[in-house]
Formats: sequence, structure tokens, C-alpha cells
Amino acid sequence: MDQHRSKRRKTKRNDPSVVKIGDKTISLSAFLAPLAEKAEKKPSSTPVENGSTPNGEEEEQQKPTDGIDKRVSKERLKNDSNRPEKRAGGAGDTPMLKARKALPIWAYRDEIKASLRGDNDILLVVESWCRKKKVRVQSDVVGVGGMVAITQPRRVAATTLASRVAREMGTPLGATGEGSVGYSVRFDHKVPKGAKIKFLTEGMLLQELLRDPNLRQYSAIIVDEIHERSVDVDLITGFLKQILWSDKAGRGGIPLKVVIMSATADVEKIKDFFKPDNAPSSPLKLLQIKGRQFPVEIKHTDKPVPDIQEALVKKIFDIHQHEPLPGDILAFLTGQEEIEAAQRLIEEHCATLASNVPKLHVSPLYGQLSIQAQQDAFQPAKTKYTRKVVLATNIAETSVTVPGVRYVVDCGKAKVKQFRARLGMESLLAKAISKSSAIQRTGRAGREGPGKCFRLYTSEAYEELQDADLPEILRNDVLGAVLTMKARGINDILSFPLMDFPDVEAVEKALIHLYGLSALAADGTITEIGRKLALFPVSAPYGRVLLAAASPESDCLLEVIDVISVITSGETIFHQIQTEDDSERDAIEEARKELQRREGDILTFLTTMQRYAAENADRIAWCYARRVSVRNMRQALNIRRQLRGICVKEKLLAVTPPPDPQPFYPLSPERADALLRCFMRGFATKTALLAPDSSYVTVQGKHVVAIHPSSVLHGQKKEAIMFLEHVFTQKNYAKKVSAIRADWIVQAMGGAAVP
DNA sequence: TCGTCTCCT
Repeated sequence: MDQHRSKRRKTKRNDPSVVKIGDKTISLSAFLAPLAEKAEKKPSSTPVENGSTPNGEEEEQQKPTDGIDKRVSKERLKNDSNRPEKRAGGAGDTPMLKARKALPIWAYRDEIKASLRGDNDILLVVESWCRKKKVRVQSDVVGVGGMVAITQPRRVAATTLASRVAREMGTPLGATGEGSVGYSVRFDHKVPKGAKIKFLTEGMLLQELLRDPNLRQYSAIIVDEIHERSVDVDLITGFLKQILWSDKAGRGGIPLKVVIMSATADVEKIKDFFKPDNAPSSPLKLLQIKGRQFPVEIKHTDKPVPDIQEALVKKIFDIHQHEPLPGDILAFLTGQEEIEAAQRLIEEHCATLASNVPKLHVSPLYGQLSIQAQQDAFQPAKTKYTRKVVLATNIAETSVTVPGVRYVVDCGKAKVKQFRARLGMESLLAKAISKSSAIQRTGRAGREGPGKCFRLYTSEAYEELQDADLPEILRNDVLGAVLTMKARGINDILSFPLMDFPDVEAVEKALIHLYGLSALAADGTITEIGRKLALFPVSAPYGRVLLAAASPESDCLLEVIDVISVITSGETIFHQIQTEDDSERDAIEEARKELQRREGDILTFLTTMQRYAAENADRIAWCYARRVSVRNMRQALNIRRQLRGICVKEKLLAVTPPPDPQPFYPLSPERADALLRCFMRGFATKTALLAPDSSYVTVQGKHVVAIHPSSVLHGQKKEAIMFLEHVFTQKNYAKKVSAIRADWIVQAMGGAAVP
């Protein structure tokens, strides 16, 4: 083995080449610029592991892997486990190294490097269903690039992975100064000078593509969690494919390395996608990595259950009585209502348990819950001999991990949003989950030890499930996706490479809609307006409202920014009032009255933001007194700051507005009209007229819509309404509703706004 | 007279 030893001695306090970050481990051995000197000393065809230890000794090296069988051999695994561990020279280093070696990916490190050597520019890494992956990246040390981007679907993932990697590498993670690791997410950018690794959200990479279509600052892009199939990741893979199979002139001939990481990948689909046109086979290299999941025993029901709610509660008590403690239960339900109902049933039944029987503590967990209320689900039960039951929505499937869980109960359903292009509306209905979703839920029982998963459906029903969920791009309005492509130079949308291509009709609707917003010219090319819309972190119709508000005739941009900030900060900002105390309820309703405007929800949002921003004393108390979401209002302030900044940069705003708090003045009726007419510019297609039978009928499509009870206009009759959202749940609902004048609609019909 | 999965620029 001597001949394979590294000839370089290193005295760095840690091995910077392999990084473990929570679920993943990434090796950057021998490829990044600080180690470039090493690359020069070695023929590039035989890169060598950088395995030096803290005390400066070298580790035994593995043999070079050129031309070896890509499959992992038992010998290889054995070799790894036999590697001599070195004693720590510096405190805390060896446990970290040990932890790395214990990772499943460790055994594959040479294969990963070999797979990316020479002409092989793309590699797909698949691991078994729900466990961690680790990937090594080889990036060329030539001119273009120098940085590795790692995309994540969620902000928290990007930031926490970055700080973990920075710690592993012993490099600071700051916005200024030197450092090897950085991250970039909305509202938060920490990319030190000389950063080599940058974690970023998918949306951020798409924004960067706007300025740099060839991703020149990167040598490699690692796309993580591709199996989640967000619209953004689908678009990113499309752009990456175009860069990969282009003549690379835009990168000075230097290829871009691409690593795709996936949990439950449809390998053939991804392989096929990255195949160049007319090529006989895909050049993509595949590496499968075994996970580290504890075994989970799966139990189906014998017969279909007639009442899921009842079966769920029964199953929970069944587990409680027959399974040992400790071991918490995680149950997947479809929504808040089901969760609350189940909680009531469980708590009622729990009260009847004998005093010597261990108790159950129920924690609801869903997105609309305040942060404090969510915390309960992550804490162990506070009293002894108590089992925790977390009743969760899909939030617990991918977004968060509940510790302590050994038992999962899966109802087999989830609420799914589906956009219907023909109707221009979306629906949100409970549907059967996919196999991969069922597997993901099951895996939640095996994170801390062997577990059990109880499915409230038969094994036959499981076999009938779709393999995977419909990717988001087939469920969403493609308006944003089409604008994203157009703004990045894709004129022929239909020939853009996508793993799943939406219905041509949906694309056509989106093109017409964009034309109605003046984002596209009649020949389909992007307009200046369209380019501006692509810069805003809001959907195209909202962007159009911003531009309309900036015109001298309207002159209400700051107000429109306030409204859009509130609307896009999340779901509704008004919490439902949950109190048994009538006088308290009256007080809350009274306090809310000063926010509500009879013109409708848009003006109500404006008033809320303005009064909130004018509040100088205690904003949290202000929110609580009105049951306004603290989280959403904080987010709204961030969005407001960002939108104001973009508007100043784009010269839509002449000066930066003065800082808060500013005194509150209610908007005059004339200015309120002007503001609503700006929204008409973006939402001319979402209007309805009052019919003789007192129903509202949409101007486009002639559908009956009802004003949603969450609107301040619920139960009121106005000659015409404009609504910003149109959702089918129990029935056809208009949400975020404002009263308008019927002649505004007529005027809007005269223009290009109504296709 | 409603009751809504989850992310992201």
C-alpha cells in the first residue's frame, strides 16, 4: 500500500477533504483550490486521497480506482473497516474522523472521484430510501469556476449544512473576511471571500442564472433532493442539461460538473433525461449508496377501514397498550381539522385510563401552528411514564424530524394542491399518497432504532398506489415557470428540456396570461416589463401590480409594497380566535376593527401593515392583542425591505423610504381607488359581478364563486368584486376579495389585460 | 356561515 501513500505531509489541524453534515457527507478531497498545489504534484489521472491526520501523520491510502468496477465490493467495505484509527493529536478531531468513517458513503469515496474523472461530467447518486448521502465533487482547477454550488429546496437546510461544513473544515462562516464555505438564501447571504463551497436554495440559483446563464463562477453544481421534484429543481436540471450539452463556449470551453443526489430516484428517468439528443446511451454515471435505516416492520390492515378517524384513534391506543416505552407515536393526517378532532378523541379516552396505566400526551403539528405551539412536538413528554403522540400533517414527512418516534401511523392520504389551467383556479383536496410517500412516512419510525409502521390501508391498496407523487410542475400554474424560462433566454418553451413537461394547453394559457400582463410581446418574446417582473420575488401578477403602482398616475408604490408584503408573507395573517372567554373575544374583535376596511381585504392588509409598522412600543403584544401572526408580520417586513430595495435599484422609487415607525394616516377614498386599480392591472381576469340571484359570477368563465368566510367581505353584496385567489375546497371560493366598480372591469376588458 | 399540504425567489 506504500506506493499509494500521499507524498505530501500536511499539518493542518483537520482533514478538510471530507465533510459530514447531518444526513450527508461530502468529500472535496484533492479538488478545491487550496489544495491545487497537490494536484500539481500528482498526475491528474491518479489523484490520491488526502487522508492526513491532525498530528501530521499520513493515513494509509486506498489504491487508485481508475478503471475499477463501479459496483462496491465487499472487499472495499472490509478494507475500510480495517483502516487503523489514529489517536487524536488535537482534541475533538478523532471522534469527527471516526464519525465520518462510520458513514455509509465512506466506502464509496474512490468510486465517486473516479466517476467524475476525465470526460465524465455527470453523476447521479442514489441512496436507499430515506437515509443520508455523501458525495464527493471533483471540480477542475482551471480558470472558470472554483466554487461548488450545492442546492437545497429549503432555507434552513442550506444554512445549517453550510455552518456544519464550515465547522468541519475549521473555517469561519461570515459575510465578510476569508473562509471556504458560504451560503446564500433569501434575506441572508454569507459568502466569504475565497469561498469554495456555497450552499444555496434552488430559487437563489435560478436568480443567479438570470445574471450568469453559464454559471461561470462554478466548477460544479450539486443538486440535492432532486426526488422532491419542485418546480425550481426541474427548471435547474433543464438549464444544467443545456449547459452540459452546449459547446461550452460560454464557459470558455470548460465543462461544468454536475452531481445529482436523490433519495428515491427514478434512475432510468433521470438517466434518460440527461442523455443528449440522438445519443445511444446516457453518459451519466450512477452510484447507489446504502442507507443506514433501522428496520421498520410494516403492518397493513386486513380490510379497508370505513372510518379513518376511528381506526386511527383505536390504533394509537392499541400501540400504547401493547408496545414498550419509551417509543413515541407519529401519526400522519391530512389537515388541521382532522388533527384537532383526533386530539379531542384521544384526550377524552385518555382521561378514562386507569391511573396505573402510562399516559398519552398529544402534540399537534402543522404549518399554521405558531412556532411555540410546534415546539411541543419536538420536546420529550414532560411527565414520566407518558408516551407522546404527534398528530402531524405532511410537514413531518420531509420538512421536520420529530425525535423519539418508534411508531408511525399512516392514514394513507394527504391534501394536494392542483391547478386547473382550463378553469384558471386551483383545488386543494385530500388524495391517496404515493408509494414513495408511504415509504417516506414509514421511514420516520426507524430513525432512532427498529420501529413499526401501521398503515390504515390494505397491502393491496398499497400496491395500487402510484409510484411517485405528481411533480409540482404538473400540479402548479406554470405562469412563473414560463416567465423564468423566457427571462433566461428560452424563447421556445416547448423545446426546453424538462423531466416532465406540462400540458401544452397549460403552457399556452400561461403565455396568454403573460401577454395580458404585457410581459410578452405579441410574437412571444419577452418585453422590458417581463424582464422587470422576473426580478421581483413575487408572482408575475403581483409584479405587474408593483409596476402599475410606480406609474406617475397611480403613485402608490409604497402602499402596494405593503399589501404585497403581507399577502406573500404566508397564509392568512389573522389567526382564528381561540378563546372560551367572551369578553376576551370581544376585545380582540374590537381591536381588529381598526384594521378592517369595508373596501375589502387589500385595504385591510394595508391598514394592518401600516399600523403594525407605526407601532413603536411592543409589536409582539400588538400582534397578540389582535391575534395577528407575529411570524408573518416579521416576514412581511423582510419582504417589504427587499421589495423597496429592488424598486430603488430599478428606479421605480426615487428615494429610500424613511425608517419605521412612521405615523399612521388612513388612505383617502381616492387613493384607495387608485390602489385597487393597480391591482386590477394584475388581476383583471379575476373579477366577478353580482347576479340577480345574489351570487357572484366570474367575468371570465361565468362560474359561480362564493366569498370565502376569511374575507372581510364575506356575506356582503357589492356590484363587482376582484379576488386575488380562486380555490376549490368545499366549494368554489374567492379569497382576498375587494369591492370594485363594474365599469373598471369594462375598461380593463378594452385593454390588452383580458385575453 | 369556513375551516387550508408544504416549500421558495
